[in-house]
Order: sequence, then C-alpha cells, then structure tokens
Amino acid sequence: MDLKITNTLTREKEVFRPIDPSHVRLYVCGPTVYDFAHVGNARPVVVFDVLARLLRRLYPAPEHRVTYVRNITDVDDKINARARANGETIAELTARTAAQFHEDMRALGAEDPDVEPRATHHIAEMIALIERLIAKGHAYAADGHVLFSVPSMPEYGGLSRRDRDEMIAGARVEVAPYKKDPADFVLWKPSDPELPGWDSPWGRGRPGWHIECSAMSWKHLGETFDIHGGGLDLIFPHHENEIAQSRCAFGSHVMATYWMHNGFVTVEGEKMSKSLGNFYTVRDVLQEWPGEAIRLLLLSAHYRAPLDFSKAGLREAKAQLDRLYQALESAQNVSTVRPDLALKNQGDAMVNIDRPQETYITDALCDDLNTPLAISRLHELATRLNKAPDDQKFGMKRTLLQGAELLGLLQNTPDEWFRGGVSDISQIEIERLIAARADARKARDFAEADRIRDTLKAQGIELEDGPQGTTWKRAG
RNA sequence: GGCCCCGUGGCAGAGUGGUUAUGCAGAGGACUGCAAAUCCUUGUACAUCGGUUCGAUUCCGGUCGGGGCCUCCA
Repeated sequence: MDLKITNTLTREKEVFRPIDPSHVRLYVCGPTVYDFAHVGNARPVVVFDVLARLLRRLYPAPEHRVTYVRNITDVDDKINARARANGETIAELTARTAAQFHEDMRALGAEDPDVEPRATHHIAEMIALIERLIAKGHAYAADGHVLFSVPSMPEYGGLSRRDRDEMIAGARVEVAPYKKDPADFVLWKPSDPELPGWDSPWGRGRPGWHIECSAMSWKHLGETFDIHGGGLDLIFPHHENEIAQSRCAFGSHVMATYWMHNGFVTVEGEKMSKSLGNFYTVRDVLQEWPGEAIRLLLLSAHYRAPLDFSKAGLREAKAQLDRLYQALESAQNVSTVRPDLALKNQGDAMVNIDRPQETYITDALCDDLNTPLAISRLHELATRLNKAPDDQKFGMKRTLLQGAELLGLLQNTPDEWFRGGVSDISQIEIERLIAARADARKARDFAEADRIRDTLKAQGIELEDGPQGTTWKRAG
C-alpha cells in the first residue's frame, strides 16, 4: 500500500514518492537544549519516530536505506541567557540538557535518529551557505550582520501562504535599521566577547536561527531530500526561511518534497505556557506514569490535530495498555512463529521463510500516519487474540506485536509491565501470601483468603484467580 | 486585519455519500466461593441553517462556537 502524507506545501494528501527509493531521507527539527523537554516537545519526537519506523518497514534493508536526521540546537540566545542565569557555562548547560533529552525520549520509546547533528559542529557549512547566498545576490552584509534578502526570492512565502505585505503589516518587532527590506532575516550576527562566536568573513559572530537547519540537512541529506518535519509553529518563519536559504543557495526547485507539521499540545484543555503554570515536563510526568502510557497518549490523536494532555488521558492510556498487555499475557506461551515452520526449518532459513506480513496496522499508518486508527486496530487484534482458540493464537499474537512495534508500543513483556519494579524480596513475600491464601481457599476459609487479598491490595498488589492458579500484578 | 485548522454518542477519538469504528466509563449476562481478568449483549452520535442529491454526519455555501500562526515558542 502507498504511503500518503499531508504535505504542508500543497495542503493536500499526496502519495509519497521518494526522490531516490534506495535512500529515503527525513529531517526533523530537534530541540533547543536549555531546559527539560516538555510534553509539547515530545509530540514531534514520538510522531516522527513512528514515521521513521514506518519508512523502515516500507523501505527495508538491504535494498533500501532510510536516514533520519534530527538536530540539536546548541547555539541560541535562550541558551546564553539560561547559562548566565544558572551560573554555568554554555557547554555545561547544553551537554546536560541534551543528555536529559535523550533519557526522556528513550523513556518514551523513541529510537535515536540515525544522525543527530549539532549546530555548533556545522558552523563551517553555515558560513559556506551564507557565502553562496551572498555570491548569488540573495544575501548581503550590513553593519556586522548578514541578512537574507527576501525580495530576491519571488516565491518566498509559499509554504506559509502569506505575501510580503501581510508579513510586514503583521510584524510585531521593530525593523532593524540595517535591513534593506523589513522582511529580511538574519543569517549571521555579531557576537559580544562573552557570547559564543566564531570567526567568519564578516567578523566574529554567531548564526541566525534558520541557517543551521539548512546547513545540517545539506551536510547529512543533500541539497534536496524527501521529508522535513516539525511543529506547526515552525511553518513560519523557521521553515519558510529554511526553504529560502536552501533553495536560493542551491538553485533548487524544492528543499524537501514533503513537509509535515504536527499540531500543538494543550494541557487540561488550556494552552501550555509558563505563565499559566501548566508546563508539564516529560521528566515530571515520568515520575508518575509509564513512558509507554505517555507515548500512547501522544499518539491517540492524529498528529496534525491538537492533542489535549490530561491526567484523564494518561489514565485511559494506561488502562488501554493494561488491556493490550493482558491479552499478550494470556497468550504468553504462544509462539509467534508458525509451529509447522518452526519444526521444519532451522536457523536463518526459518526466519526467511516465515517472514511476517503484517499489514493491518501498516495500512492504517500509511494513511497519513493515522495512529488513532492503528491503535484501535491494536485493540481489535487483542480482542481476537483473547477469543481465539490456542492453536490459532500464534498469528494474531504475531500481528499484534509486529503492528505494535511500528507504533513503538508493547515493547515490554507483560511480566515487566504488570510486575516490573517490585523488588525480589517483595515478590517472594507475595508468592508466600498467595500460597497461604491458596491453602485457606482449599480449606474454604474464604474470610482468611479475602483478608490476604485485601492486605496485598492495600500494598498495591492485585490478585487474579485463574484456571492456572493465582497471578498478581501491581495495581493501577 | 491576513493565513490556517477544528466542532462526532458521558469522555477520548477514527471514518464514511446509503451498511458495527475503537477504547474508557455505564447497564445486563456468562464464568468465579466472592472478586479480578476474559467473553456475550447493550447505548443508535456526528454544532446550526440552507443548497446539491433518490439519499449527507460525510460535498457546497452562510451562521454560531473554539483554536493556532503572523520574526526566533514543538
């Protein structure tokens, strides 16, 4: 099935055709590292993680290659300000924040991108780009700055669909005197001695915001590539300006063929903002909720739609995962390899012959990354798995796991999900109490049996009596 | 002012020109010592007003309501 993507360039859902099918190239704007990632930062990471997983499924090795680049912005005025406020060096701040970002995103089940370039490691490429732009008449140096000349690019504004007059009329910032045109934007600016700076043909300075992504995508993906992603808010000015820089520098018709933008996250129905005090960092939420529940919640709305991040939503996500893991636990002894093939084949040959062909979830995701539909199909598969006779469970379990992998879900074992984090000592004690309760039940001393069950429940352990005996799990 | 998005059952949230979304919550039943989990049954939604159509929640237009962006916020 074809992958379809809503392309911000055209505002239409289009069939994805890579420039080079043997090498699919994806670039996503990553974090500016000056503080903990909040749940709004996490949404594009999780969304484009699913896209990368899907692309790898659709364009598998060894015939194909997928390169996913997500940058780290480690030169920025917010970083400078924060480092000063914290009384630490910029290097300390960015190194620590980047490490925290990695920990948090991994906790959300996001795989690392193939390349994670840092802006400060690409100053030479930025300078080279700026020199090209000047040489081609698309940029000019003025008063220590280098500015992109917006009037030099007639198509400027195509992505955000706004014309120059509107932009100027709506501008909230006073126009700097060195700009030839009010719409021009900074490619390079001078740095004070105490601020980060690099030598350049225009003196010691630092880059403007947009040039880094043009430089890093060029270095790691080429002059043009397939998909560029990021948050809705980046459409203007960031992505508009990236397009201007890259296209004018390379004389290309497009920078990326497809542009994808995720919607915003609200918190308990309100826009997340520091002034409202409803700023959820991923780290804080992880204190109370499994990363997988956060991930499921972030995928529970279509990526372009707004997403409300709420306690109720987290509870529901957790409940949904309980249900899915429950289905897997009930099939824990079921192999995901066809029994007949497992018997007939050994080693690598078996893997090749028994290559799974899950399409149920893949098809949902191919429709412009319809993760809510994909999740609903996970539930359908879980229901079918629950109902299936034992000898038919293997295929459904496999389909469920393979589909879930595409979403980055159900990557734990049911045992870890339900019983992880309980110490070995406690587990021994729990087993002892279960045995004591079994004796009581056998003696039909149900008062004692219920007392034991209530005692454990008060300690956050729930018991379930099944045909195979009693099992336990962490409560809620 | 300009550009863009959205309004679905108690909640979350897909989708479709005429046929069950899915999950959570709720109700009834099976199973169970009782529970839990699971299974079965159950709820007949699509802001509003017009238009197109044999037929619209789905297409078109108006209205009302909500939201985002408009120079460094994912």
